[in-house]
Amino acid sequence: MTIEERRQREKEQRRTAIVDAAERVFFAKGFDQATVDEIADCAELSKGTLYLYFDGKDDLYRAIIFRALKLLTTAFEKAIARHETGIEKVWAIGTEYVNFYREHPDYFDALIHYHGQKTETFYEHDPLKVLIDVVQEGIADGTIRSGLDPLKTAIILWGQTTGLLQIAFTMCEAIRDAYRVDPEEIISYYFDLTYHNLKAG
Amino acid sequence: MTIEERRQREKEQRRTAIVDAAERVFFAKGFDQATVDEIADCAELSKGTLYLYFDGKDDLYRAIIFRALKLLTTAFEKAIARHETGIEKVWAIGTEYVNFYREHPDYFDALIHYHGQKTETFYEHDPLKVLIDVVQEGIADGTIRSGLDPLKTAIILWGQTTGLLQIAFTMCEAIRDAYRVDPEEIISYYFDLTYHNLKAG
DNA sequence: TTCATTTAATGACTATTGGTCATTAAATAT
DNA sequence: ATATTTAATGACCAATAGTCATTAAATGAA
Repeated sequence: MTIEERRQREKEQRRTAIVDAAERVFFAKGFDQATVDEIADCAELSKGTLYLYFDGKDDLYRAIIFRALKLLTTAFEKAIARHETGIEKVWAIGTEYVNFYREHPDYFDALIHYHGQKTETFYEHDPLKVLIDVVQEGIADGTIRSGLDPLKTAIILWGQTTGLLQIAFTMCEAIRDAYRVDPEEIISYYFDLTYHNLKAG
Repeated sequence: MTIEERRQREKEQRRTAIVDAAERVFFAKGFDQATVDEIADCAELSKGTLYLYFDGKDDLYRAIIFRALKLLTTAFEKAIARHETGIEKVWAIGTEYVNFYREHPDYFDALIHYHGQKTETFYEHDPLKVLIDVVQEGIADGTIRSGLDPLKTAIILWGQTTGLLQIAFTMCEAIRDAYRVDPEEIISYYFDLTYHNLKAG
């Protein structure tokens, strides 16, 4: 049984090494310009081997998305653990989302640019789930306006924040040039607006 | 001079016919699965001719994005013309955005999935410009909270609304399945929340 | 140790396709 | 009628995603 276990472990390591290589190539060149051959070279494996571990180029990218979601979800969980009230936790998630872009811009862009099949979802690590719990907590502890529907509110917060960060970060220079506004300022303005719209009292 | 004019006109028509064909193929198959050869067949032209009118596959897609932006901007302009106050016009733009998805889901998806070069912008038809003007108008006529920064507010509205519609529409079934909420309800809930956050008094 | 069997890895090969360009056809001017 | 300019063609090339028959390595049995 030890042999079988070791084999499984080695398979997992090889898989991880392939995703590492895919990340380097995809992040350096973008999805279209990256080639499977280059990823194979980078992993010091033949192309055929890559196809033993993954279904193809798309599947390699999906593995990166999975990593990104896991990292983001974990970051959210750590961030909320540092706070007491529901609304503080919601704020912490927002801050952490911005922070995630700063520390992992490639993962952020990958998430933004990824459009999987309509039916496809990554339930295992879902940042939205964390947010839903926290909004519910805030309504329960009275720090978020009662009367708000927690589920709808959380989904709205998630969608709108993602949308704003997307245009703020991907069109950063364009916004500065065209409208003479600092995207950073827009984001903190948004946080204030939203905070006051959520908080109780 | 008449001959030259006619030639120009015919060039324009051919260009339009090519974009029509590109639209049919891209919308039926998606960007990756669509082939330039098929678009050429669909336009009843040789592939070489397509490359006389466009720089390549990306450029064909960009032409569709241009159309989509033009259509959306025009729809916004028509929508605001039917209302008097600033806040009503903001609401009208929101409604029109949803309506745009219903009437032209393919254009909506194309806009959502399109990620051009960082520097690239389509100034000619910019829906955000319309929104900025209208927010300014609402602050001037007192129907939108004074004290709001019109430019930042408009950019925030644009980004967050786009983000919410994106997840609401592209993850429609997933949201319904996972959370048992109707995306339509979420959107109208969002509109109400945002309206009350904007309106004066 | 030796040989058979299972498992893992390879890279030459194929099919597809984005893009090019020398050639042909058509329109226009002389 | 002929020359010249403009438009269109499709055979061709290069790049590359994905396959598969072959080889190599690891494991187990004798």
